[in-house]
Amino acid sequence: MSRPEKEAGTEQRILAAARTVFTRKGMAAARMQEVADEAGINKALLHYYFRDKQRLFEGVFEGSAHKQFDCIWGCLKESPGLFDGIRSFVAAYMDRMIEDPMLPLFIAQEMNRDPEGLRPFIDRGMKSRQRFVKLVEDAHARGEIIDIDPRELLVNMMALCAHPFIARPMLMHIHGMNDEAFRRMIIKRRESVAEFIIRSIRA
Amino acid sequence: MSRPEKEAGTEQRILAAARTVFTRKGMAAARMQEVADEAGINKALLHYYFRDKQRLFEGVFEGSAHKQFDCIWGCLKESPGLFDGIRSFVAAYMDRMIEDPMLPLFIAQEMNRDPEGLRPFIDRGMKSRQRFVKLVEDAHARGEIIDIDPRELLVNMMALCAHPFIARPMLMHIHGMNDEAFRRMIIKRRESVAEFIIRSIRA
DNA sequence: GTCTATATGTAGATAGAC
DNA sequence: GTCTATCTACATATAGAC
Repeated sequence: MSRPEKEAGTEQRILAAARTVFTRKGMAAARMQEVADEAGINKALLHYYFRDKQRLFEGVFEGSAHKQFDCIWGCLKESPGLFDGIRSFVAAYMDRMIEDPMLPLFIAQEMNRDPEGLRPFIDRGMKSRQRFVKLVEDAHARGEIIDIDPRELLVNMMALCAHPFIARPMLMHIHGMNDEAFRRMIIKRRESVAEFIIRSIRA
Repeated sequence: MSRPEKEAGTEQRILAAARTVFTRKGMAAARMQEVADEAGINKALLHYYFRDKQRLFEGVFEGSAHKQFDCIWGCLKESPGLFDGIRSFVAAYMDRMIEDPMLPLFIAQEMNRDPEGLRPFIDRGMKSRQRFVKLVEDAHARGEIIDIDPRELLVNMMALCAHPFIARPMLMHIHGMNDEAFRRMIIKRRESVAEFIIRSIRA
């Protein structure tokens, strides 16, 4: 409040615009001019707030990584049982990604481009991972599920949730879907994927 | 044979080099200079063989798309039963991608960048898709599997196969794997994924 | 804090010698 | 067919006025 300038407002508008453009085109293909246009300001102002393209990108990526991983780890740790944990995981992931369909591909793409540099951004939530492992081990000890490597299960869960978004253009073409049909498929998967997983691990 | 020039040889070397570079960095971030270096020739020669970057890229993408989709559709159509079809699909996909780990992400990435323009390149194999649908319907009619949308099953299969490659840097970091550990994970999945799928659809 | 104008670097593409 | 040298375009980044 000691700063009556528009600083915060503009910075957030820039970040939002950059998030839109970077997420859609990827860091390499994104243009600073396009970000400026999207934010309704001048190109030079981007450099005033974020010194260069790299820093602007990192501002965007940090938020994107949080958005994806908080959602992933969040509901895993809050669940009493494994099956409900899986159900809420899938539902939460779908709900989150349906409003941001490019997010999974964006993160995969940029992580691939610069694994070293971006690793720090996905370091949070590692404790939740441990809790998931315990959830699986307990379920197995109680005889509820077959013997399966928790990491393998987690990969399968992420795969089944994320892949339709990552391969969206391909799937839409292969199966002849339009945007609305794609949306319906996701809505349906919101229920079916969890049951698909549970069927294959139930003892 | 009527052409004793090195034409064909050079063109193939360029294509191979371009495939390496484009697949690793993506069309947007790839540099013609890097392709030239990789091929051990001059930049200008790229333009002699492939007029511009776009055409060179298309030459690469066509081959990559074939490599991925021939493998996908190929073993689906040759299988007598659904379960064996699934097993050979997973095995073939893993075998193919372990020697070309960037392929799935590359294709997803570029399809996302230019869906309209690249659609033609993934048009083959659509008849095999129909055969897969029939395979599923027959298995259901014989009471071998539960009632499941063939398209949904296909998406799940592709997801479970492709995603580890697409999210490789992320997975390696989350689970603390090095290249060798990643490779072992894939080898393991070559068997486990098929059983994972079959367990969840078996009646 | 925001703009216009400009500098700087680099990538794609061409011209022309060999 | 392959090279060196060069042109052109454009994207990032800076300088400086307001």
